[in-house]
Amino acid sequence: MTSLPGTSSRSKSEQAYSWIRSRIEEGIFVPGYRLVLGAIAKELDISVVPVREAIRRLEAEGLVTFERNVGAQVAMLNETGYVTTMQTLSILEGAATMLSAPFITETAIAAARAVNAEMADCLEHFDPHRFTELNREFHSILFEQCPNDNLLDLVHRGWNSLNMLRDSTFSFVPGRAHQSVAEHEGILALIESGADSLEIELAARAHRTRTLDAFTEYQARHKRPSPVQP
Amino acid sequence: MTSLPGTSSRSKSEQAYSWIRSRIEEGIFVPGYRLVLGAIAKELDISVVPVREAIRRLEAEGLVTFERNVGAQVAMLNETGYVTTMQTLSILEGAATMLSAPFITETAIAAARAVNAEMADCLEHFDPHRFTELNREFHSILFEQCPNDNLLDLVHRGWNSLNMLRDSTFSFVPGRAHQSVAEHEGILALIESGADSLEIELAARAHRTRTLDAFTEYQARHKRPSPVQP
DNA sequence: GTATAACAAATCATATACAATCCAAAGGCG
DNA sequence: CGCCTTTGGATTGTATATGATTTGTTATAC
Repeated sequence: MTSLPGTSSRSKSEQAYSWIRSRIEEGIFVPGYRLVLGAIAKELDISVVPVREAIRRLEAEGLVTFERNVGAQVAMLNETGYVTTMQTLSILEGAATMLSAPFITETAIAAARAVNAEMADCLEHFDPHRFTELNREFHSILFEQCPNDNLLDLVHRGWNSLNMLRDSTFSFVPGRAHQSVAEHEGILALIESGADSLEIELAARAHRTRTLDAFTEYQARHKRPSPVQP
Repeated sequence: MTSLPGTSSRSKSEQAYSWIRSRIEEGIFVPGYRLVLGAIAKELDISVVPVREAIRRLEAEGLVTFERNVGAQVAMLNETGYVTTMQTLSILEGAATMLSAPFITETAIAAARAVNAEMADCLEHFDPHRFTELNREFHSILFEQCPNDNLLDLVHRGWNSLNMLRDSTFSFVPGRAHQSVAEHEGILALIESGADSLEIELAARAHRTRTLDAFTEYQARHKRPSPVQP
């Protein structure tokens, strides 16, 4: 045995992949940040080939963009990208919530309520970062039981894209966060009451759509370049 | 100039990517087919590195599966995979049709009708392959105007996955194809009449859902292992 | 006859080396 | 002074070579 068994269990390309990915998710590599193969390889003390492979995988997932002979950079969302992603997410999340609804237990609803309460707290103490985190957790609880893994995967992918815009609810539309918390309660109530599946779907969809509408409206009122990068 | 300008414009990894992909789409590489790096590299007269990269990209798109130190093979859909993909597609296509509807011109509708008529012909002459092709074309016409590129991309991705099961409508559920043609006409009529967007969405969704239901029912009636690979 | 262990072949994984390409800044020319 | 060309440096793209892992096979013991 030349190396520890635990060490060789993860391939180097896997290592590079998760290293880059976590840096992007933690906001250390901000959108537009240039990913230089050689530099990353040297940092991780591996060769460029697995790094390159990792980056191509991240590209396929939409987290980075890649240009031939030029290199890779962390993906940026422009305004239309933001709008389309949000729209797609509204559709996907609506469906995912609808499909999960029959399987959501009372315990899960209680947990979701607790999370939502903590979100309300975040509004008091103004903690946008934690708020976004909890928001994700809230919807995770709702989707957990979705029997369609394929759909869930697409939702997560969409979240990753939006992750580029950290704490978006707070930064873009003042006041929207309060509505959001209220709408969460509405969705929970619908599920609890065993509402029609279409009704649940449309409510969940509208929740996301309204954030988007609020953003668009806010954009229009303050006629200035988009806060998201062009 | 050492090489022709057109030759070097496409990278070798790109070349490998489209080569493998087209083989999969044409059904030459059937689901389960093992993709051996060295063999493909020798066939294309390039080294294994770009081939490897191409395969990882295809993996990220869901067309092939990959296992460390074992290799890659063309992705297979099991029964649950088929069901979830169809379900997801029903949602995505429903939304895409709904979003496109306001932008669909009379010319486009006429074109779609022509395609649908040819589909009916295919039923007479029993040409499943062409039927599937036309089906894709029909829906492409409907989606063409969808303002949400992100959503369209997901639809195409779903189609690619289902491509694993060629001519599925015909092979699985006898008689379903006839219904399908009729439903197409129904969707066109709805769009033409300027129906409510939700109505259009649900109709388009149901079109896909019914194929799935027909499949499930057919499965249940003929109690035998799934025709899709396990 | 079956099961286990050692071995051999095939294949994947990655390091290294070099070629191809792009970008930017410096220099020449109108 | 501004625009075009050139050139150097940096970075990506790919080939080759070698190490690591898996899989299949054969021989031997029970």
